[in-house]
Amino acid sequence: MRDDIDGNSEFESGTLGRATIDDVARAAGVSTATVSRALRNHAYVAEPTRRRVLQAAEQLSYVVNSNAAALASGQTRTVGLLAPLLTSWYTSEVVAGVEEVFAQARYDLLIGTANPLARERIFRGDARFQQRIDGVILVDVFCSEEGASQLAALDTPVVVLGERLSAVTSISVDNERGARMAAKHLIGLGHRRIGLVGGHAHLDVVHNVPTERAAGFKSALAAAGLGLPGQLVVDGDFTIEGGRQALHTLMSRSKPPTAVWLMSDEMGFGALQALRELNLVAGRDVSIIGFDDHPASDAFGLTTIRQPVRDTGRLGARLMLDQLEGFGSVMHHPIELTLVDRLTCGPPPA
Amino acid sequence: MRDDIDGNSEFESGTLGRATIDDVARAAGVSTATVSRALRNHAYVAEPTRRRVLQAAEQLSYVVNSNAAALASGQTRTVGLLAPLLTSWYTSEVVAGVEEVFAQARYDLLIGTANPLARERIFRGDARFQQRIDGVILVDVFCSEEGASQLAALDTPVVVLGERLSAVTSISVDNERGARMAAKHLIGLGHRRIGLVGGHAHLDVVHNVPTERAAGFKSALAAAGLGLPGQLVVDGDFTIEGGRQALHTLMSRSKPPTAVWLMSDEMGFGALQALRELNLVAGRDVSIIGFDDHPASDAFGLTTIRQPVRDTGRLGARLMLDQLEGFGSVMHHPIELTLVDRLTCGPPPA
DNA sequence: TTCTAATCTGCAAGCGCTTACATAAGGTCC
DNA sequence: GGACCTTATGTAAGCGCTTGCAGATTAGAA
Repeated sequence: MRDDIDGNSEFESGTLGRATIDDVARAAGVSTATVSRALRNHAYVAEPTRRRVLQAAEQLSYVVNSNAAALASGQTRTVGLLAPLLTSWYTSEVVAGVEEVFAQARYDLLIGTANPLARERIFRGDARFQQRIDGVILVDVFCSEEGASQLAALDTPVVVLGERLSAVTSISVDNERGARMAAKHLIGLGHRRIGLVGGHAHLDVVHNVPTERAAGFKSALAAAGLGLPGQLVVDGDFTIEGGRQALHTLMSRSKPPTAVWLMSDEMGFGALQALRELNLVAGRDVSIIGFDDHPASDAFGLTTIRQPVRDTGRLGARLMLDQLEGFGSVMHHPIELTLVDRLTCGPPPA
Repeated sequence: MRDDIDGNSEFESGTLGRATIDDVARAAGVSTATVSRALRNHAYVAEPTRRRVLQAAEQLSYVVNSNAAALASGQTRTVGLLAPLLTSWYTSEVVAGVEEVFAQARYDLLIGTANPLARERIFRGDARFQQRIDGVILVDVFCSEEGASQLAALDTPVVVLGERLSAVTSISVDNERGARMAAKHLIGLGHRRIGLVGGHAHLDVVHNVPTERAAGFKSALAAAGLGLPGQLVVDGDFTIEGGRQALHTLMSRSKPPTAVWLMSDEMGFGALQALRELNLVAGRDVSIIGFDDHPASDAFGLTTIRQPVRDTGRLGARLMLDQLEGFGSVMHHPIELTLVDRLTCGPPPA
């Protein structure tokens, strides 16, 4: 019927001649209204009629024109996803999870970079954006409660990943808890001088992450009677290179740490690199622990706190779907963290 | 004028009351046609009129409803991007490059996973997809010339990344050349028993990549009078774990290689892991070279063949824009490869 | 039988924009 | 002064769909 090879299709296999709802209506001998209803499983369409319509649509390879549908109904079946850094491992993993769920639900994903400008516009209810999407998922876009209530006022379904918010649906890891897990692991191994490599939010997003993690870390150290001297905390910028430099800095202190927690595995990779450069071995001379469980961490034996990113994406998508379908209440959903012990942590050198 | 805080906006800061083209027309004292033209920089709009329109639009925070525009004009200002694996480092890097260019040109990106089914549908000119986008970028979706001519027949602009095609615009690396670079590097270092870790295309995409690379590698070895015994080639599946296992296999051969090229850095990471497990040191006992220049490769000293992925994405986006704007001819664009020598290659052990 | 409610279906009015086509108002040129 | 071109604007017909409303049919209840 529409074999591209012999081109013997109903209408030219080209582009125009696409069947419209009118064609289907004519073929099925009903009105366009009925076709529309039948195709969208509206109630009040008699079963035989529905079948006839479906068959006609099938026959003509009819596909609804989503622009027309969106214009008429105000619904786009598309949700936007905004992230500051499309290219990070974390983001793409989230996107994959979201995509997976949406593909099944026949929703499309419109992706955008959340530079500060775009972010500002979303928060203000940018019309261009709003009219193209039915909802928006914010990944690692720093909102804060203030931003969240602006978002909530938009009446567009929103899901925020990476922050605990009360005004909109949000999903996040318990950063303080993760930090405590890391600290306790090192303390349990006998370390007393422990360094911390964080990062302030260079992207003007995820402000909360480093702050929360640092707080949790400090509190766990304090609980064990340990301090965190300023000497032992360095900014690693959440990049590999930043982690490397941070470790060089730490190791050049008069009293260097015997263990270091880096707030991301990527910084952890840099740390391992630095150790190698210093002819030190991780897990023996200095213990290193990261955060994330990056795909490459296993290969390099990096001990870390794992967060299930793909699952987070999936959950985010489902929560969005729930909102889109009317049920789904605003709440925060925590994501579980687990410690993955590998090769880079050991007792402090004697 | 539209301060969300005091809510003293022209129309309710809510949702509906969005200004339409009629509002702008009324405010500017012209017809909607003129507004439309003025806003899209159509010729034949007098300068004072244009200014008046622009100002009215600004004042009302008017933003065109893209669904209506798309319906009326048949153009969506959205391009689709399909990739089999959204989550790979490579893909997200490409996406970032594409997004960067499109954002500037005010095009949107609709992202989809290219599972075999979706792929099939695209190739057949799936209407649902077509009507939502003005063009499509295929990343690592295996087309072959046959698929490419189907695509070309669609009359939708297409750019294919990762394959050299003649029927549509394509961008790719010269895989054979890259393979030869890797081989020559190892040969130059004095290696005579060189292993190869490839991967067959588990994703039913990028079939061409492993094939071309293997061919180039073999030819370079042959040119140096070396063979590539079946013993020394193993499938690594393009994953970290696959690389790890592949290296274990190779090293357990009766005459193990003194150097190995892995067709991706991720497999290279697995190889480094395996070597560590065997208490061998990369670059001294066994030389390892990868392909890609993964962001983490530098940290682990992995010698590799670099391909500029971000640039590839940017170029792809520009070529798409060219086609969308009417100029731009079908051709293949090669991407340059460079060898990045780090720590994992050295002369064979004495 | 008659009335009411529950189902089904069609009519037609948009949704907000783009764009032929028509009209109008100068210029230019002979 | 008229013919003709160029520039500027308006008119109005859609684009392909959704949906409120109304009419028609049928089933049940009274």
